[in-house]
Amino acid sequence: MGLSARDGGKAFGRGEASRLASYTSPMKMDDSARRQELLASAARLFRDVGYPRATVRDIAKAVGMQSGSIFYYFKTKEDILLEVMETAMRAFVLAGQRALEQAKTPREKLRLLFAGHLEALHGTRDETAVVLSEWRNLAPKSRRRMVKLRDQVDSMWDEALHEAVAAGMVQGDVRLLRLAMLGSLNWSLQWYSPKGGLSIQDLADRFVDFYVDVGPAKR
Amino acid sequence: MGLSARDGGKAFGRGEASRLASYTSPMKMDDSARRQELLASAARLFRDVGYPRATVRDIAKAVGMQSGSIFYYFKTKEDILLEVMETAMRAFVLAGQRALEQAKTPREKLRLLFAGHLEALHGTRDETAVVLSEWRNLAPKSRRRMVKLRDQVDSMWDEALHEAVAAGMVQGDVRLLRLAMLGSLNWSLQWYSPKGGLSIQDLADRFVDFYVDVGPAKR
Amino acid sequence: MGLSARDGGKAFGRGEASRLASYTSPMKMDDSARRQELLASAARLFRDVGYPRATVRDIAKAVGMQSGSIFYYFKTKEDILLEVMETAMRAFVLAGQRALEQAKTPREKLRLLFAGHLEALHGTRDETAVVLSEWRNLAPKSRRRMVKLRDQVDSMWDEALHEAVAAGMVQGDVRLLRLAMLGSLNWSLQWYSPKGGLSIQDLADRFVDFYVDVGPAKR
Amino acid sequence: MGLSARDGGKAFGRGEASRLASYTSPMKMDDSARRQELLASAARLFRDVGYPRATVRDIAKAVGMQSGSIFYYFKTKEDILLEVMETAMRAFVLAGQRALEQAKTPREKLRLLFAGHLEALHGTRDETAVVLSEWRNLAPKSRRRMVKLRDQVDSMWDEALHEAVAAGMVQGDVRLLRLAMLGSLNWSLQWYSPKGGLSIQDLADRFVDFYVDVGPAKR
DNA sequence: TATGAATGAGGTTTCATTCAT
DNA sequence: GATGAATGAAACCTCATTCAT
Repeated sequence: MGLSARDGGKAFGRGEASRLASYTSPMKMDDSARRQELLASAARLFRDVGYPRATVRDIAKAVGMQSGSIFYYFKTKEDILLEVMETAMRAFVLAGQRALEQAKTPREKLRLLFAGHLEALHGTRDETAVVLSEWRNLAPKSRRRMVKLRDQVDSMWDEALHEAVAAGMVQGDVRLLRLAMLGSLNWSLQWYSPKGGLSIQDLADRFVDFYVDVGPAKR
Repeated sequence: MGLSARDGGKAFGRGEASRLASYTSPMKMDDSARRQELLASAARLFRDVGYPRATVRDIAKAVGMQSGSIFYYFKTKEDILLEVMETAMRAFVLAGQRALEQAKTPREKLRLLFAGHLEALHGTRDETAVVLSEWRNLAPKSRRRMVKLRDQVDSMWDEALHEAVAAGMVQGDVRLLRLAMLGSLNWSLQWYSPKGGLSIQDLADRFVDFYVDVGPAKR
Repeated sequence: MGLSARDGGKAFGRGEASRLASYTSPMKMDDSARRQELLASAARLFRDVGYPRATVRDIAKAVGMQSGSIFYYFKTKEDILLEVMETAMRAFVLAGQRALEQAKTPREKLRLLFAGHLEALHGTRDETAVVLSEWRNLAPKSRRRMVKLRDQVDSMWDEALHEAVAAGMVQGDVRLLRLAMLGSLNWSLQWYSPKGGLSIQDLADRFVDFYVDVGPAKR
Repeated sequence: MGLSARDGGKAFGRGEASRLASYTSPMKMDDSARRQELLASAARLFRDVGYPRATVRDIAKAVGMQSGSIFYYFKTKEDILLEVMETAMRAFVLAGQRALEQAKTPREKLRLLFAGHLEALHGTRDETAVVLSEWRNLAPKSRRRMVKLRDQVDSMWDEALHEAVAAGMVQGDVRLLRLAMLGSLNWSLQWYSPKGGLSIQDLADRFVDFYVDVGPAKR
């Protein structure tokens, strides 16, 4: 019959253009105030009702936008989630790095790791809560990106725990120790409220004490 | 057990189901094989992809039904979730009761509580995993029902922990101890696999050791 | 309809069920009256305004349905297009087969091929018009299915044209002849109307005469 | 040329553009380089994916513009289509005029008409392909403008065909002859590629031969 | 001249739920 | 007990278009 098709589906352009990040100040939009607002709005909603039930409309409405406008800033709802979670994970990485830098003794390292993690979790940003609960809603590709960041956090903990074991402060498998500790900390998301009269620092101390034998000096 | 909820639950409930077997025509459909199949199917799906993304169609399909037929057994998708979670919570209650009954010493009590909780979590049933992650998707009314069951679990833990503290095995606030411990245990859902070469019993032992000073007897 | 099948999608389940086309009468729905109505409605709209501008809502409304209901019958808008086009292509195949069977002489074959093609094109069904104009909107995979059907049509024409050339009725490259002829016929879609006083049969005769030297007998 | 329209054109026009260069500030923007670039970009896109699927954004991107900027040059997406199609139609008119001027004999006229039409269709410009496929997407008012141009083309063909009939080279109704011929030629869009080893000139010759009886001496 | 930001209408698709049979 | 058909609300996303700058 003679119908062919010289169109080759989706991809159009031959010349295409891929034009010049140099025109506009590079990434001008990537940290525009509006974009940040949207991310914050999304983080809060994701935290409060979960990613699947947080609608694009709601996210937009919270910053006074129409739902369609969101897609000027993000390609996909899932992209927003990924970005929120990356932000959160980087906050954890940062908290870890700071803890390791500032601490002098193995015990101090643990204490600061505990406190830093809790602060990230219960601070002003909502992202960190999201990172714990929405993992499942990431596409495999996004998940892989997150895993790398998570591994960074883990290895900082392992480093500190190795020292603690060497110092005789704790005993047992480092990995299991980390898993137990982070479980305790992360679970605080389910119950901790600063209004309860227990400060983050106090909580960190109490939790550390559960794991670390109180040394002779303190006994 | 320590699940709270800072979640601002939207609008939910419609009619609110008549829940208990005893209300409706007794023993007619409430534990029919089909119904149990559906609950199991739902539990698995809820665990694997989460409640919001588990569709009624999928739940039905897994037992060879049409989606419409589900509503012969359940008034609402949320009713299914509630029932799954109640089942799970009762499993935790049961595990706790058994532990307290069988154990002789305070240390044994803790060990059995740890092991029982982990077994419930990683056993053959999928419900227990659901109870930890889908709290948010319960309507307020359902949530209240769950809270009561959770409180039962909590009080068993507290009982055991009081004894442990009295025995000098652990020190610190009982509530915080429980929260830390359950956090460690629940978090295992994120990483534990029986294929890893570590048995549930072993894991329980290791975790207990993290919290309980190895006593003189064992030293 | 049973489940089984070509669903490809995400796929959760482990056990899955893959249940028995034998329960329900196989393909019961595949030619339900409603489904056929939808296909007819789609064909008409595709023909009238083109696939991209024919909305699912419009297709549904034309048979008194809501847009969502369409997806009970078809997985995708594109699936509808594919099915419409396959129907059309099969009509062309059928027309060709009939022509070749009924005709005695080479000249008769051409005449019947012309007439059959034109009848398919301008008959009561709208599908055949669609097949000529919406090729571009098929996904590559669907396109491949169509190509096979198209090739069947082409080879019937080539068969007839070979004979015609052998008989000295026409001369030239068979493929180019086919392409020229089908071009003439297909283009009639742009201008032919039965109300114009020219019957399909007449038109076929005139067109054949353009291509075939009037034989000695007729001279 | 023979494009009609049984298409029931829905609602379209809004304000209806002021089209011709002479209306607006003369020679200011109407043939600016940018404008021409945009038209070329649009033509290519319209040809490759069709008018409805060619987005304003894509058209703009191909020339390194933002989508909003297009509306400085054109009032409406449909205006772009109209202009592209007018350009194309004028190319066909021009091809026809040239053919009639240069040819000496009736046969030569046909040959040049065929070749000119094919050249326009498969030359470097993408517009001519668009004119054949996007008729349906023109608003009624625009369509009327196009019809006039098309009629010019048609009458040139009719003129040549009258002579050909008078010369005994072809026989039959002039209008039907034109429709058959243009069908053959236009359909080449579906299958012809210059890479196939057949030049445009050759193709024109072959096609003419299909319609014109080769006289004994080639007389 | 052109951009960057946003709109708002509308597109396809999903899904819990209903109900006659 | 269960199905098949359908609903209707709402989800994500697209896109021509506007407009202040």
